Amino acid sequence: MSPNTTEQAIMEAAETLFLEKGFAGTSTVEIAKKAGCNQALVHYYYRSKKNLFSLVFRKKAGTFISSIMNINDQGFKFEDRIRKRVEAHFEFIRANPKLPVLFFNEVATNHELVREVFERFTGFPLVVFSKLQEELDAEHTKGTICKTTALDLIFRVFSINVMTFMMSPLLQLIMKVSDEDMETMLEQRKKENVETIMNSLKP
Amino acid sequence: MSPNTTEQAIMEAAETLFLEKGFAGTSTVEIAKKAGCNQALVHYYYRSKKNLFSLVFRKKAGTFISSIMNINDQGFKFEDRIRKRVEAHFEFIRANPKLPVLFFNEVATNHELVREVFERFTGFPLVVFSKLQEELDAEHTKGTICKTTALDLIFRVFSINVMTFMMSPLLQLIMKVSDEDMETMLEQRKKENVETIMNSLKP
DNA sequence: ATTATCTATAGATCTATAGATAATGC
DNA sequence: ATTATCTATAGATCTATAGATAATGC
Repeated sequence: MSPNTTEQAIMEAAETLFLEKGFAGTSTVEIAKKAGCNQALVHYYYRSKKNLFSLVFRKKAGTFISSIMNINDQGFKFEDRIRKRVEAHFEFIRANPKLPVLFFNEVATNHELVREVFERFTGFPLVVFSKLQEELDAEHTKGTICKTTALDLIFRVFSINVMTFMMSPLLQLIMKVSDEDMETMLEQRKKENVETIMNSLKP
Repeated sequence: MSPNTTEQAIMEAAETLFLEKGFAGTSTVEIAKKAGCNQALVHYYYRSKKNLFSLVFRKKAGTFISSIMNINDQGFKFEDRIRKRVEAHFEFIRANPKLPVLFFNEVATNHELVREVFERFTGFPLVVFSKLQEELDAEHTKGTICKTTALDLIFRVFSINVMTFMMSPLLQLIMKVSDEDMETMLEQRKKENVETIMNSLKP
């Protein structure tokens, strides 16, 4: 966990701070302070604040993609494969709860960066995509699920899981839920989300 | 549309800019420029940038609440009342497509402001809330819908509509959809969202 | 020699206020 | 008189770079 080099320390500090306060809300002075080094080093290693941010964003995008790619669902039947994937997605967001807001911020304001990231990663998701579509078509032919496109299903899973975490600070605020109680609520919400998705696939 | 006073012009400029670039990304210099006045006037009328932002946020929260409160669904049967409300919510976000991201940003970072706004408006939503719960209970007793809590239903409607608009810039980017085509897609998505909600209520 | 780190600083903001001047209301 | 508007500026950032010094690799 603790970084070996100053370069890494800066990257980690940047990740934390950008996720917490966004691009405009974070200064290189702050990043350096958190990394325990001089502010000039931030530019020495990463040239500019913008470049550093873009690296952080790409890195997070990469983690996201691989968390979805590396799900071991070999040998499971269709229903369980879907369950496993929804759960993996849920767990990824649980581990990176502030990522969705940053992501949508960038989608709304920084088209260039988002386009670039998507072009860079486009090869991988397309495989996931068409593989999923094949599975859905096969199951639909068997009559076990309704007709669905992969895009729609992914959209639904993404929506429900992401929304769970974007709303949870608000729920905590309104209902004054403690952090521990929130954990058990999330655990339950995870099951509910899986069930909602499975229900939406019924013939 | 065009503001009568400088005070209003500043408020409107602030709304646009805060929604576009967030609190940290917007400067009072920019706001003044857009409002066509001197930067000192921003502070003359609104004291501080933070205070102005908080007024903008509250104003938007108010518009949101009243867009939900002022739905004329008297004399319609249950199913149509729900449809009307989901559509009204959809249309509100269509008119304020950048609000959700700002909202979640604040939820994630500015707990104080969000708490304050919620305490201020808490009376209204509670009425909406318990009225909806009564309707749901009555329909469930009649056997026309499944058992649901008002919170869950509101959560679902909010999620699906908000997500539609937060994702649409991304869809546009990936699929290279033109602005006109996006309009027709949204029109269709609106119907789909309504149907998804209605389906989720089936017994 | 090369790489990492620091100090110092230029130059560009940005927020907020003080104080002068112009416009308006009585 | 009061209110609205402007100019000017203090004081605090902030990004990025130049140039000095320390640490490391050969």
